[in-house]
Amino acid sequence: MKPTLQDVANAVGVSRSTVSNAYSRPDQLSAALRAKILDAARRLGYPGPDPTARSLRRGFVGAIGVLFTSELSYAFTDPFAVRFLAGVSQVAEQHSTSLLLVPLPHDRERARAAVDNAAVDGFCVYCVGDEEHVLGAIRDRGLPLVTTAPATAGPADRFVGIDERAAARSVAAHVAGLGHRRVALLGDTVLPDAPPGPLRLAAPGDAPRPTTHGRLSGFADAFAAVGVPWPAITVVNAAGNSRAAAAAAIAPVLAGDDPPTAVLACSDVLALGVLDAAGPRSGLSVSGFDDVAEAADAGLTTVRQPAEEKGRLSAALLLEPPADPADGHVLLPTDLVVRTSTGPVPRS
Amino acid sequence: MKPTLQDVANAVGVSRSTVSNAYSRPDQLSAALRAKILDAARRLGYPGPDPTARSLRRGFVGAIGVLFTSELSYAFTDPFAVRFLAGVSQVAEQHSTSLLLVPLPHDRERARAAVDNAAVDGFCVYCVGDEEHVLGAIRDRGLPLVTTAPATAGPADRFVGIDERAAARSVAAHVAGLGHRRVALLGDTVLPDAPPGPLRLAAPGDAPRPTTHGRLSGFADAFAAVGVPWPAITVVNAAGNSRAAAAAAIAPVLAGDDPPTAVLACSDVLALGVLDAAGPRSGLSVSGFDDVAEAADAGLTTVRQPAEEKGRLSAALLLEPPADPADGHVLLPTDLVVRTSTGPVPRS
DNA sequence: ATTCAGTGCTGTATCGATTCAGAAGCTACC
DNA sequence: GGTAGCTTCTGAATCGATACAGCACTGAAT
Repeated sequence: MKPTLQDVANAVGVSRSTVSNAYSRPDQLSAALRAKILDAARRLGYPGPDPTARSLRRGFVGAIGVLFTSELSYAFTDPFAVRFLAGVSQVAEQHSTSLLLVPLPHDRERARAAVDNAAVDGFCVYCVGDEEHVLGAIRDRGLPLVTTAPATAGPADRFVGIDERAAARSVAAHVAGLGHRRVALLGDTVLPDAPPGPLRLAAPGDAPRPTTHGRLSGFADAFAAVGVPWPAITVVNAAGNSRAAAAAAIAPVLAGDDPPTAVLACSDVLALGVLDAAGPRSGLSVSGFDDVAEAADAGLTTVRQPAEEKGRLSAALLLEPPADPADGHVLLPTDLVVRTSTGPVPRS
Repeated sequence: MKPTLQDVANAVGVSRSTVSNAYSRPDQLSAALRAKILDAARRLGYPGPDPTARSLRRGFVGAIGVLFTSELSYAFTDPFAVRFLAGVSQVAEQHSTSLLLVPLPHDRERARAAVDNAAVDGFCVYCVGDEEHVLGAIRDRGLPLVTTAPATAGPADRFVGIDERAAARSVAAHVAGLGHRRVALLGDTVLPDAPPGPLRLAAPGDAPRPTTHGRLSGFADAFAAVGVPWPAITVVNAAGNSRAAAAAAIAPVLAGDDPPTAVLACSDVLALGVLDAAGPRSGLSVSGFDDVAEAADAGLTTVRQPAEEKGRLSAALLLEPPADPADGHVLLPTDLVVRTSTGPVPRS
């Protein structure tokens, strides 16, 4: 087998501790002896202190876990998630801390096992869908935790996010202000296992995903304010957060009789899919959410939330815990970005 | 302190082994006893077997390291890298294996330390620039290794990539076939620390980065074949793989007298930057490399290489080592994709 | 000559689990 | 009744390092 620290110690004729010091605390021994030890180590083919053993003894790992409550590839597929990760990685890099991306099986038991097996000093959870059991598993391990979904943040958890409802209200108010009254709201997996297309949702709050919940509620608020009651609004479900899924979901609605004059989507990606389906110059007003890079190119009206900043803060909250726990909950600002994809109701 | 497995064992009055079995090998004890143990564990607040200790004892970790030989945020900034990661994550997910993204300090000594400290079962190295010392550190640890840069792959290493030179030759031949003779080649960090803008490069092979090296060589091949010698070609250096850096680097060249009629970039991102700088309908022919999503929208002529497949194969080579070591080196196919960004030389 | 501080190194305890050979108890069958 | 064969559980050894108290020695100050 591979030589261990002990073998090197034997070869040189010193104690294990000294060899350990040669690697980790060079100031604790003479330069000459250190050179001799490193030399012997090289000769023996000693690969250096084992990181696992070192972590065990030291009591910390030097890595934080990043969890996406969905397929791991979501993290690299969704443009907003990618920028979030970019932010996380910047701060991690400053702290010489690694990022452990843990794939989360759908099966609850296996998901818990995945959390339990992750060798990390804390978790950063990017909330996509239903994550309560994941958060529970993390809390059970007693590890520090930062989430991006407000409703789910426990008292000891740190949190960074936006006021989803108010942000959604701001775009919706803009659209309502343009005169739209026949509107559709488009979300990803509004209800679990719901088929793509229009959906019956008794109240916006019935959507289990916290972000969807918040955004639909905000949309509803703004339309209620101009006299459009919830039941008069069409809710459309997309089977996934992708342009294709959005286009497929919205197509029947646009083709139906009495189609909406505006579609408010819960994400830019979905909104872009609506534009794909509607075609340019259709007169349909479309709004998105997040303000990803593609939104600007497409002239999409949307709500900007600071993606990288969200990631940076998440990591910072984990790696530089605030002295005052009250500072552990951060609400980021959002901005309504009006572009060309929304306009007045066509006369026709 | 937190209770350990031993504490649970004491509480229930069984041996440590039995508690361990309750967690990891449920078939080794009666259901009744197992329930009793898990119950006691819950009561005591035992967080479950410590992943670090478990890894130490078991001898493996259940994670693979992913290294970018540049800032970690590059991984999330460059669209090609993102898709590569998406591929890696898909296969990792199938194997219930986590991904450890390790930030690599520029300082060589600290970079080695970062590699040495990573608790992983193997490494996947996405080669951006100079990585020889990083690969050396990994080999010294005796861990399996997959790289994406051919020149640097040691005999025992696995490798997945493309024939950079032949791929580059194919776009360049296309551009040459359109009649272009006054051309510029644009690369990111062609020489370390070189300023942005035109550059003196004695031979394509003098570029230290292996991919740049390969691509410039391929470009040179194709132009040599139509009688344009290397010294007649302008090589331009961009300070970073971004649109902005590319635009800044190419601007003086386009503004100079005797500007090129075509620019061949070493990546799509750079090519898009050239288009930004040149403006639409400039008559300038521009080609890219990789075929990222944005390339299609911009009508960019480019060489497609299968990004996700590259990632998937990298991970697969690590997680399902081929029986025959000869299968450890994979060369992926590339395709010339001709779009509207290249055309005949304008008369003027 | 004696104390003191400082350097350089050693030994032992410890981190928290897994592994595996084997003991104990229990059923079953000839 | 004895032995074989299970299932269930135990104990000791082990994984590979780090932390810390303490010992021996050196050189300077008292």
